[in-house]
Amino acid sequence: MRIYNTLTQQKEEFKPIEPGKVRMYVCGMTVYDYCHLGHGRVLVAFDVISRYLRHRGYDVHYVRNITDIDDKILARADENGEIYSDLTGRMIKAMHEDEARLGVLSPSEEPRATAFIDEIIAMIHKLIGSGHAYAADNGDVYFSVDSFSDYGKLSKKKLEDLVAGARVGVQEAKRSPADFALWKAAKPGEVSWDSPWGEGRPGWHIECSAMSTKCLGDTFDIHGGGPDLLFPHHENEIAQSECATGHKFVHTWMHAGAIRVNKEKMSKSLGNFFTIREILEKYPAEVVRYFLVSSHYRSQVDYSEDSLAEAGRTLTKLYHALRGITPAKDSDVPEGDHDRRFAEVMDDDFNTAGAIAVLHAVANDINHYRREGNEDQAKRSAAVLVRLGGVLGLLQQDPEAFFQADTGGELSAADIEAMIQARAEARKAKNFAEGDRIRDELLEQGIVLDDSREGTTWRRG
RNA sequence: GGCGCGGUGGCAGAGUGGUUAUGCAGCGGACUGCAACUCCGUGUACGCCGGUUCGAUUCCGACCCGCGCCUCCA
Repeated sequence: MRIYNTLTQQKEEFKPIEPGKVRMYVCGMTVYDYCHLGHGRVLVAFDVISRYLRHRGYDVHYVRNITDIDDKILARADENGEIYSDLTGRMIKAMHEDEARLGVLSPSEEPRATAFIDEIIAMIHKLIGSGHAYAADNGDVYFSVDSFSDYGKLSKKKLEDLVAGARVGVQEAKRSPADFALWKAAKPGEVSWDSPWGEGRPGWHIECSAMSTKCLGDTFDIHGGGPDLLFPHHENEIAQSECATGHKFVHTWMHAGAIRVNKEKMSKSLGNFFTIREILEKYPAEVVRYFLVSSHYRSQVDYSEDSLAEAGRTLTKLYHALRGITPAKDSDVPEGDHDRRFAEVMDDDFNTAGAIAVLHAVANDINHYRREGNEDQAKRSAAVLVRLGGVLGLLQQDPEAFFQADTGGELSAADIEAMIQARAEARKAKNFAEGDRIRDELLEQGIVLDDSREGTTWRRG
């Protein structure tokens, strides 16, 4: 299996540190607002990655943290006039709802920064002791980037450039403009924790170093996150962790691609972001997931109404293949060519676009077999489709549930069934005009009818 | 300015030194009372210029264009 490593800028043969086991850490959310589609992309990308690693037989220990203390959280809580922990509690709950709807499985562990203050302080203490960090006069503690000769190895940045490019008005207390805070002194009235350097709270970067080291050890296999975390966050994590432990921090660095909206990066600073829950009001969750999975995790994707609509049509087609048949028992269907092809493309840096092409090939088989009246083979292929779809977190619903999911239309399922019944009677009496009228009426409500030998089924289009 | 990524058919999106991506949309046909679904068939492609090669969309170099990071951001 080959994985693209941001650190070496190439695909590398993946060799876990401990055979059969994968230790993976992904930077999660800072919980001061609802998750947006960019978060969704990271969530889904690493969900697929962990699912596939498990499918490949690895014992995956997947840690994804929650940053539940930071400047933005305090600012927002202040704005809302609430205690910061009430805000983070609400947002964590919302995040878990969004994840569940997108079919993202829970990570093995979900550490929160505020529960790791002791470990954070211990790590900072160690860094000061070894001369990699210093307590400044203002109560902050900074990491000294000059003390780490490898600084910049992930982002390929040169320290001189960073220092030269630093904004004017940098913190006076810093020895070098590129130094970053490990511990921030508390401002009056702010929530804080006691430390050897006075009351304060951890900086953002040190949290991840402390949590990942505590949960996964000094060195682990995969560290992932969003594209904009590469610098400075991940660069800083490397500096902190490698200086604190004396060991290599991470073998493989993985970064997801950015989501764009109208040719612009979707970001909080641009204010052009869509929250996951906003999008889920308009599209079924699995369609959103299909959209995200249908392009490679490292590529940039454009969010648009059209692309979601297309994803919906395509997923509908796949579910049509599964409609009305009971898949064979998974264990009765040994791995075949499609399984092998699927593994081949996924082994190549998780090529989900290629994997979806395999799904379509399997769906094609099912439709062929059904046309030939070969129910048995159709059921076996259906088992393969559900099996492979499951690795991508797709096609796990009952097809009727997918087709008939209530999207807030005016008609209930019972109303629709009644109209279909009326139409069937009209058609039986050769009153096609009336039958078509009913069909058109349903179509106006977004209900599409599919006739087959066995009768008429419907879906919300 | 520094560092990095990318330019594939109407659109989305994989991949490859010589041979089918796949999907959506379109077109023709089969099925259907008519449709939908499904099936069969079908067209349009690799930014530009050089180089390497028997042969390059695929490798190398220049160029043009787009994008990301360099500042809180997934």
